[in-house]
Amino acid sequence: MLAKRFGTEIEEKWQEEWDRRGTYTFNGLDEREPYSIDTPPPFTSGELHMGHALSYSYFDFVARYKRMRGYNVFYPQGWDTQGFPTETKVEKKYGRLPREEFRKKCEEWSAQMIDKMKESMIKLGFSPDWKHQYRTLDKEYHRKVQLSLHIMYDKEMVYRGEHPVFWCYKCRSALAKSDTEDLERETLLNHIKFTGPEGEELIIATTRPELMYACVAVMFHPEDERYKHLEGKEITTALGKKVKAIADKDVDKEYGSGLLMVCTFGDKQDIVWAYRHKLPILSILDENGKLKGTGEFDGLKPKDAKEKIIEKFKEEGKLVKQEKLPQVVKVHDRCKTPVEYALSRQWFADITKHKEEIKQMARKVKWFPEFGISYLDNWADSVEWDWVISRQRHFGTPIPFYYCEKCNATEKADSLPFYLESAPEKECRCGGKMKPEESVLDCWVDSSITPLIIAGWPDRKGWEKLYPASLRPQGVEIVRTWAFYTIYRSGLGVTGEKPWDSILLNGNVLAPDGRKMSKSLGNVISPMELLKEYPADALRQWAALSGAMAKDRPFSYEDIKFAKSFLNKVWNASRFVQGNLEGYDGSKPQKLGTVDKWMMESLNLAIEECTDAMEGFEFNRSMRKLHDFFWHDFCDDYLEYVKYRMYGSDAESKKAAQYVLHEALFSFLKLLTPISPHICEEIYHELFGGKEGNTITFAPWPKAGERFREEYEKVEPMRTLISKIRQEKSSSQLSQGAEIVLTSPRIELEPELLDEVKNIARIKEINEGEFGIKAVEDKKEESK
RNA sequence: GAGCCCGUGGUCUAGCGGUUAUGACGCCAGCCUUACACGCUGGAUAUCCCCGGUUCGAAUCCGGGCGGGCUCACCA
Repeated sequence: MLAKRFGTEIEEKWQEEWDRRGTYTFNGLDEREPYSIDTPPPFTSGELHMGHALSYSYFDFVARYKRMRGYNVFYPQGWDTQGFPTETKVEKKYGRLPREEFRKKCEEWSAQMIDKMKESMIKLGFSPDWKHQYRTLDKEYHRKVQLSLHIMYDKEMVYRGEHPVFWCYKCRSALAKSDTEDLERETLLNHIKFTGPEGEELIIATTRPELMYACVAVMFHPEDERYKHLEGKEITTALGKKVKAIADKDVDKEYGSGLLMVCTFGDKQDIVWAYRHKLPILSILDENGKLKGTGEFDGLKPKDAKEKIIEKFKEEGKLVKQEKLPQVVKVHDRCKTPVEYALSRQWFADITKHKEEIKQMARKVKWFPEFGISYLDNWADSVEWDWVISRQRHFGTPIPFYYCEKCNATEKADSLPFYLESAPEKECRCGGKMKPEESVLDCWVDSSITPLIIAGWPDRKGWEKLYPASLRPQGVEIVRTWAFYTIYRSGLGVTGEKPWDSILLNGNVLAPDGRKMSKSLGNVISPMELLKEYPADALRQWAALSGAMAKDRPFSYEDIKFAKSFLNKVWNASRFVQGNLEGYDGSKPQKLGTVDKWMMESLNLAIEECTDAMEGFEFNRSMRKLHDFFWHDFCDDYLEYVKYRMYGSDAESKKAAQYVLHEALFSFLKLLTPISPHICEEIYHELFGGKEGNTITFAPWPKAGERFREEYEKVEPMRTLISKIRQEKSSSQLSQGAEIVLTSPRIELEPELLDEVKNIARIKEINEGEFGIKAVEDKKEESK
């Protein structure tokens, strides 16, 4: 017998059972069509947040659905381990350590975090293949990342070069834009006197006067009447240096004086201009971020130099005025130090050259929702520089190259995996010594080959059969990084073929107030906290309901409460069915009543709708249909309609009802299984002959059966009439079980259905007349 | 500023050319009907953001506003 209530103990029982049996282990290719899922490896922070709960539920729905559709589902779990956040945590705990020891601690820490997260994921009922896990810190993973870079190097896609990059002087590392965040602050806009070709006074506006030593040009808008005549002429800066005046449409006439100086580099726009107009690049910051080559201000930090140089200009009468200006500066998200642009020798990947090819390859992938591709297009269109793939950090994949300090030649490492500690010495053709690269790779370099990793590239036999992966599910906010870089590396760089057939985008979870969840706002909800009050199956239903594709949705307690009560409904209805299936042998009855056929047709419609929804990853649509079908048609109506037959003496009629109860509930459970597997598994084993070792999670997905369209429509007026009688009982303050005499105008129903009405609504007799009901008196007396 | 998404009862949501405009939560009334009071039966609540247009007919299509969200660029 089903227990009185459904809850966590039952869920845990099945989680352990699935694990014990290895239910979801991929046992290699077989006669079934494979379906592989390129699941996001979460960053190993140790905590599972609501975003994870939502997106991993999404992936799990797909995996479970596809299994039931008969695919050989390959659903491995990866872990993204390397990067700044881990280093920061470990550094905080152990302080600065020698390179190798530090890496070891990082590895230990990651392993602990993985254990924590895995435990949480199991509690949510996720069904990845725990036998096929990968971690980006593994030697094997390193080897493949490095190999993929060698391949790209041979195609001249990866190179060492000198380019402006984001630079954190505190951490002494190049940074990607994604490692930065914005800080609002107030600064001063300084108006400073320069000298024109005729010795006339020209005013430029700048927030970074200390960079004037790196000034390489003065610019104005081509249609600015004030300055038009300066084009190509020489201007003398306040420091006495001569630079050219250049017209450029990106200059804002209205801003400051309409005249500006270009320094290498004060901001991003300077870089654009420097490259556009092929200006010389002067570097006036040394490796510690202090000024050099200025003479008087050498060794000062920019901030101090700024004060000094302003003082100097003031004294010389070259400072015209200062205005307060609100400004947004980029700071390194880990240490909050303002980021500078610096010309630096780094490793790059040539994404600028391949923008169009990336966009083209993205078109070969099916996007869910379709508009998702626009995120990638927009990003590709805005890419201006190559991707800096090197980081001056420790916990990352080593860059498998050598370079010559003398002539800057580069060469691949001879054997992989390559580690600095064990790198053999090499000599350069120029006679110089080759240095093994000390930097490590950006984490996106690691994660942009996951489709290759899971396929088993390059050594596992038959890896080509698992590439492209069937599906890449991921968050919409990392289209510009993860999806973009994966197409570029796995697709263009290594295989020349798209990395996946389809991509499914999910949005983010907001706090119930509609704002982002953040620790500082104190509005964070944790899935593990929710699990104390709600079953995992309810949390998963919440995910299905929230998952309007690629759309952010606030977390909703209403949804999860509703999900919980729905589970309760499913449970109790199943208990009722279980009680009434006693003595039923499972065989098909001689004939079905019209009401039975109505139920079967309603089931057909639910199967069709859910199948269609699941095929398009519209889990909320499927879930909604399951609510409608089960709660209203099956429980509220069919169960009630059938009760008198269950308690009655007509054995044939009872058997027909039993058959329909059995079929409808079983099919419904299968439709619900991908979303809420635990409850379905338990009921399956209790009611539907689930034997030891069986699982509903591999049951074939239901198909619509014999159609009863005509009966379905015939029953509608009957349902309306019953609803009217129920209403009448309600407003007469009668219990629904009360026996009545019905007065009604002529009722247009077939005798069979009219009989049903009489039995269902407990009507003793029907008189013709104005619509009304009367309780059968003595019944009331009896109950008193 | 640019691109994308969105604006439907108090709240959230479905619908995307003709519906008495879906459902959930909440609210109100009645009902302990042998699965479920975490329930059942009903009820009230909507100028479908605004203004134009297309159409016999628009929440639904088009144009323009206004408002919100996300991503990007934010300026010397």
